[in-house]
Amino acid sequence: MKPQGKKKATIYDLSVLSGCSASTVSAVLNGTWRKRRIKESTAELIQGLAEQHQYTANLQARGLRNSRSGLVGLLLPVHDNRYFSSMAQTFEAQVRSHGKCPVVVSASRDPQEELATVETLISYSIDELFIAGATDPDSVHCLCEAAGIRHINIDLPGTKAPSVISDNYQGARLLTQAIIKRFDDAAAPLKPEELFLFGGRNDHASRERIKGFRDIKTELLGQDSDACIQPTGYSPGMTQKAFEAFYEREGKLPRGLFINSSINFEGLLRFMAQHPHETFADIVVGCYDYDPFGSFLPFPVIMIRQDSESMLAKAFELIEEARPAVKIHLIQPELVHPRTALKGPLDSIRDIDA
Amino acid sequence: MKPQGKKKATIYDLSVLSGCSASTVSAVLNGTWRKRRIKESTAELIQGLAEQHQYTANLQARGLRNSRSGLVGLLLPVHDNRYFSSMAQTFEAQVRSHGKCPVVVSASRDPQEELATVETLISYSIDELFIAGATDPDSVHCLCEAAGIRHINIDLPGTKAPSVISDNYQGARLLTQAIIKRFDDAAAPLKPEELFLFGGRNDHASRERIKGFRDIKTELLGQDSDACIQPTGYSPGMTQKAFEAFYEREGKLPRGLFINSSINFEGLLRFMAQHPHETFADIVVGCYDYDPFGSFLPFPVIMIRQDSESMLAKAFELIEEARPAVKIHLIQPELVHPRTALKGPLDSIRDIDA
DNA sequence: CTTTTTTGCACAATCGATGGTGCAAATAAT
DNA sequence: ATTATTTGCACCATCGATTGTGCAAAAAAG
Repeated sequence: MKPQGKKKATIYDLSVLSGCSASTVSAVLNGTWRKRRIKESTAELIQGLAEQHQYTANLQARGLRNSRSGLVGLLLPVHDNRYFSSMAQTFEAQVRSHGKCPVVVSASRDPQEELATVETLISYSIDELFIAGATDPDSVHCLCEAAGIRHINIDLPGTKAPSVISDNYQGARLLTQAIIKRFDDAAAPLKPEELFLFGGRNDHASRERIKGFRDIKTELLGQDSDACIQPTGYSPGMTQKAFEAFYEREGKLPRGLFINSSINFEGLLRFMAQHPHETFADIVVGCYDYDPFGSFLPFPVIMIRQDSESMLAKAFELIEEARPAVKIHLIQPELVHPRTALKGPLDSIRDIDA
Repeated sequence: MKPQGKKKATIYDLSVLSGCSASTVSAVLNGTWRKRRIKESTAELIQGLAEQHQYTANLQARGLRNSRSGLVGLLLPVHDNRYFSSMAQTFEAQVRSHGKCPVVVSASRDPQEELATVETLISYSIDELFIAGATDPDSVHCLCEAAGIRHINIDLPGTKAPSVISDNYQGARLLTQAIIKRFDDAAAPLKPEELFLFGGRNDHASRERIKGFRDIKTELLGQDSDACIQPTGYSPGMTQKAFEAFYEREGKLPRGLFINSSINFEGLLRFMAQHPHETFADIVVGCYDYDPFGSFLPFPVIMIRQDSESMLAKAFELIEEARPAVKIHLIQPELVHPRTALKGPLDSIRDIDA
């Protein structure tokens, strides 16, 4: 009735109150009571008591007994970024709709941290794990494998578990092409040495994007050189430094910029904050990630929206298969033209107004 | 040695392997072995075996026994937003540094969902709960209270548990003042009916911000009317509609805009996508939330950065107190001038380059 | 060589829920 | 009325780790 006392009711409490055994109470409350041929009236009695006393099962005990917990994990590199936070949002909704409990954790793109975090999750007997953007998916796979936990890679592929990732090559081609096309009507045509790629590191996604970038660049501008690729890692600070260094050297920024991720784009923002507007009045930026605010900056920003909804949907589908093939599933990303405000997962949340 | 088999080693496995009892193994592995006067050599033996067999404790079992789990929860309204995702990032780091396991979940600003989510967390015996931006913190409090779980409100205050929130009134005054000041050198001075507030609902934060807005507006512009307050809830879609309606009516946007949150700001983006640039060439926007990309839009955007680091730090401090006073702690937010790229939690992540 | 003290560890109960097994009472079949 | 079924539920072991208690053997004291 009232939320009295300090401790939660257990099946033993209800057992005493109802005069039934604990196993009967358990069966009634977890829904297996018909199978166990419990009388309907006893079931009702117990359900009534459970409600009165605000019984909720101790999920640790249940998990211990079943060696399943009802928890489904999502391992992210970082939260603080629209791509991943929107993935988290979608993930939660999906997991909830399956009647499970979502757990989102980040591991800072640190292989050690990734393994430690996953070990912790395994120790809580999570049922399934979605591994997004892991630096070392295969090691994570081994942990999951050993613990018998279904898992799948997202965003960055592994070689030992099925992976669902963006078609980074295709996305990069689209993006590069769109950047170049922006200069069609320009006074001076874009020269190959005016189109640079900044950001990324030696991961699968960056490699594919670089490949797409270079292929299209060669195709359309006839030429491309190593100097135009500036990997800076996934760090705003490092990216800013790269821009500063370039500017120091050349006295200007490249007219065309392919930026590997919104995190790197933040490095450009930092650069911008240090320099007058003229420094980049006529640049065209392509960013491999979508951020609604980024899309409205004062110069043309073409973005790639990775379709994390589809990626997750595919991943959920695969993870339910008995023995999914260890292959890479490519999801097509979407080109987003400048000044575009796309809807996101928040739009499906109903909001009650004042 | 090799990550063989399917099942994880338990203390019973190690008990057999070492020839010691399970309780000895347990004591050695959880560090209480000195207190239990276990010989150093036995400890070493068992630790060696544990390492060889990759033992990790089953945290559900431990949690069941201790009725503590090592989990610390953060309840968010949504992930997909820089304010909350950056809070999640900071939270994780803090919790990890305390040797616990962070669990971040969102509840979509839905009171029902909030309660259900918290019940689930409680069923997993989380040790502490940080309640951020809950619509109904007091009901959540009751659940925690009944379960004996330490908890604290962040961002939106409750009346039954200590709360750490932004000084929304002061922040709104700062922001409103900064917006008005922007028009000091304008051709035509800003008139009271040209400064509007959009967004927010009937929650504590919105009310305080509205109060601050109106107070400063009256103070500096001599006048303020109810018509200048347009609460739209925390929804991009509703906010867009409000802008469209205004534009329909007035043929233009207000010159001065106070936008209640970055989520509402996205509503403005959607409006912008539908209208030519001239429609808002000379507006000044103040947004109560900081988003790095938002800060560089083509018109002046003044932002308020809520200091979630300090809020969390204070919250951690309070939650460790035995019986913290039920009061509201105000944290000062920071005014961010246009074209500013602040550092965030990601900057403390070390990044290994290609 | 006894008695006392210390050392080192094993035993068993416990946390809460689950599910296989068994058994009495109620009901049906003969 | 007797045997065969079915119904309804209780009993108990189990999941893995923790911890209070007790008791031998070893060491120290007498």
